[in-house]
Amino acid sequence: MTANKAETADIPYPGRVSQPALRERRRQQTEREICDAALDLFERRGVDQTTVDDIAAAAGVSARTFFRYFATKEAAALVSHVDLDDRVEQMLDDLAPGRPLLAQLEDMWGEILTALDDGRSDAGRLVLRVRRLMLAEPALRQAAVSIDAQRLDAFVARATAALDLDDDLGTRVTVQAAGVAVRVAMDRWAEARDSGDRIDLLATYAAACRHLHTMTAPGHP
Amino acid sequence: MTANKAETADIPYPGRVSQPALRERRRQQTEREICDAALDLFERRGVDQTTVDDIAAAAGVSARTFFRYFATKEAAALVSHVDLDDRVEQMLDDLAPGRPLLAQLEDMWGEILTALDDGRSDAGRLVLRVRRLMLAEPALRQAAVSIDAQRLDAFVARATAALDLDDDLGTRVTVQAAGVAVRVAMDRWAEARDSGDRIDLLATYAAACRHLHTMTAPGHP
DNA sequence: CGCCTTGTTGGCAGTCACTGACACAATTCC
DNA sequence: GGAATTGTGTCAGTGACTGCCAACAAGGCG
Repeated sequence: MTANKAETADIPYPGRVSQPALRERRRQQTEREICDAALDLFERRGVDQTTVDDIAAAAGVSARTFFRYFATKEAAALVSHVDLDDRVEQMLDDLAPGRPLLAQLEDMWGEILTALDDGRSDAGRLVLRVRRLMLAEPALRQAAVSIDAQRLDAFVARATAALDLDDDLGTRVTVQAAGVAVRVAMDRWAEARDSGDRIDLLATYAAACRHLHTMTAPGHP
Repeated sequence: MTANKAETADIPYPGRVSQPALRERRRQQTEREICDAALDLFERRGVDQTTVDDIAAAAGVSARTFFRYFATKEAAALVSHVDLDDRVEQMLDDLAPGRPLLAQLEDMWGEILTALDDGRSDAGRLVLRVRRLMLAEPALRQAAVSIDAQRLDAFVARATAALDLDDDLGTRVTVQAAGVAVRVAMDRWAEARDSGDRIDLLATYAAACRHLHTMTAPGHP
């Protein structure tokens, strides 16, 4: 006991520390509550009929606190798509210079979309809600597109560095093109679900990738 | 003389009418003045250090009038890239179902970029100014990306209709991918010019298109 | 030339997103 | 337990954007 105490006091043991994580847990909980409230209100009243005060009140915080968690109203609904970042990091670590970049990107996205389990997992349900909202709400769509672009730009920079290239033009084109396939697939998916069709996300993504490949084929209409 | 007078009074002759266009000319002039003022102030002070009141004052109108011309501060600097629309319309009219869509899109964009004359024409200079600003101003970049996305979506809808397709997934992918090549090329172009390099816009665009084609080639690193 | 309709403008008031500064309370450190 | 750190609420302020109304200019018409 005393030994443990001394140990934890010395070095913050990962998984063993329970006290210093209290703040962190509270923070995550608050973030989640704000996000839930925002999503809920956006769905019911629409984005422009929802004020930040509304969201903050529904989440039980002040408006000032809201802005300590999210920079804009829209960002609250577009909270990062969960463990996406982990997979991206891993992909950058595993980058193989010999293999086509596009193939590696498609594998990565394929795995990320697989984790959504066609909207059956918690993460998948959340993403589906958000993508549906985006169809009807230009403000959300605009914010999402912008965040997306920033993310892809950052990814390009890191991938170019990892591959040790002196010209990133090809990387930019490839990463953005792969991103197009994902975006188009998710859009189509959300649209179909919105009108009752139960199309499969992964199959749609595969179709989008196929189009990306065949569009550059020599004799293609 | 009297005959002419009667004629113009009867039917508004296109090209012959000079009076009723007075309002229209004033409107375009005001729009241009606002746009110039915005661009100038953005370049000198930065976007967030420029208020709508500043722009309006510099253009000689009230803030209220500013918003009758542009929905947002950023939109004033992103005024439509001139005769782009004409070329797009023409391309939609000439759409050949038998020829690869990507090739037709690349032709269209190639012509539009050619008209910019590598930044030597008036339109080219304007575009270069705006793209340079976008590099340093996230707010402008965000607005531009968003407008771009809307335009491409509209284009997809019209192209799909023109081609009489029942599935627009391929059209979406192809149009967006072609858009990626253009955006990447213009970004690179503006960046290079910003740091003193005089790279050629059209050559950069051609390189981007090449990457778009080779990235899907079988044995490509 | 007057008259009427219509489009354009400016001023004003109001809402709302977002920010900085400060005081206060909850955690964490020691 | 006390001190340093960190999260939160309140308040005041800026600035984007909108609706409303009155003034005014432009074009059509007798």
